[in-house]
Amino acid sequence: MAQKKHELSAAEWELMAVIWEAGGAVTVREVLETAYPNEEKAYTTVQTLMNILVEKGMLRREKQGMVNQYTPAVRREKVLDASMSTVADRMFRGSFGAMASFLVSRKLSEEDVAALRRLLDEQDSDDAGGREGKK
Amino acid sequence: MAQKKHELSAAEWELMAVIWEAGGAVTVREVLETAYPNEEKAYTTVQTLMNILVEKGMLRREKQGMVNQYTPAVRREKVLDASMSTVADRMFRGSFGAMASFLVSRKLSEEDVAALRRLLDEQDSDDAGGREGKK
DNA sequence: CTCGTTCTACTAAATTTTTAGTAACTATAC
DNA sequence: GTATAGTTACTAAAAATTTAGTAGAACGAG
Repeated sequence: MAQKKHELSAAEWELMAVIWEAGGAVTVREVLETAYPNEEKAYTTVQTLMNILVEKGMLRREKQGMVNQYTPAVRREKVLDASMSTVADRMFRGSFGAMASFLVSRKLSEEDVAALRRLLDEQDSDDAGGREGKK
Repeated sequence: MAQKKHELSAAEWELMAVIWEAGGAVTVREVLETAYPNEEKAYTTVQTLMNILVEKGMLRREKQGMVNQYTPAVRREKVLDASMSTVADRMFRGSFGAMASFLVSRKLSEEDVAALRRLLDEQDSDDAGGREGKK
C-alpha cells in the first residue's frame, strides 16, 4: 500500500489531458503551447505543475540532454476510474447508475442517446460476462 | 449578470447533499449530526461552511428565535447541471456523450445497465422533443 | 568568446479551501 | 438569579492549489 490517493486538481487535469492526447513524451514547452496557446499561464507555472504531477506519480520525467521529457505514468482510464468514483460519491451518493440516469435525462443530445443505445446493444452481444457489478 | 459562477467544493457538496436530502429547513446541529455522526468535524466548521454556502447563494438563512434555519436556495438539479458540465469539461473534453459511454463501459453494473435501457426506451416514447442537443 | 535564448531547479507568494477557536448572547434548570 | 448548555458572529490559522519569479547552466549565432 503506497498509492497515497493522489487526486488530480483542475489545473492538473488540464495538463494531463493534453499529455495523454499527445501520445508520447512531451516537454514543458509543448504542453504550454498546446494547453495555453495565448500565454494564459507562465512557462514556470506549467513546469511547476508538471513536476507536481511527477511527485503524484502521474508522470515520469527523464532528462534528454538538457531538457526534461515527461511521459504518462498512469493510463487515463485508471485516473478516470478514480476521479469518476469521487464525483459519484460527492454528487450521487456513490451511484454510477444515478449519474448515468442524470446524463441521459438532462444532458445527452439525440445523437448522444442514439450512440449510447448502440453501445448498450453491442455491449450485451459481445460481452457475456466480465464486468462486475459495482453496486 | 450577477451569478458569479460559484462552484461547490468537496466539503460543500457533502453538506448540500444532506440538506437537499432533508427536504426542509435545517439547523447547523442537524446537518452536523447527519453528515458527521462521529464528530469528524467541529460544530463551528459546519457552521462556517453553511454560512459560506449562504454567501454563495446556495442556502437561505433565517433566524427562528435564537437559531438559524437554513433552506436550499437552489435546486439540486441546477447545481448538478453546472458541476457535471465542469466535470465533463475537465475530464471528457466537454462531451457528456463520452462521459456516459465511459460509465456504461466501465462502471455500470448489470442492473444499472438494465435500468438505463429502460430509461432510454421510456425516454423516446414519452419525450418526442424537448431536450435540446447540448453537443 | 560573448550575447541572447531556453531550460532547469528552487523558492515563494497569492488564492482558495478546510478547519476550528473565542467571546458574547440566550434559554432554562434549579 | 446563577450556572450550564447551546447558539451565533467573528476571527484566523492550516492546508491545498495556483501562479510565477530568480539564479544559474547550457546551447546556438555571429
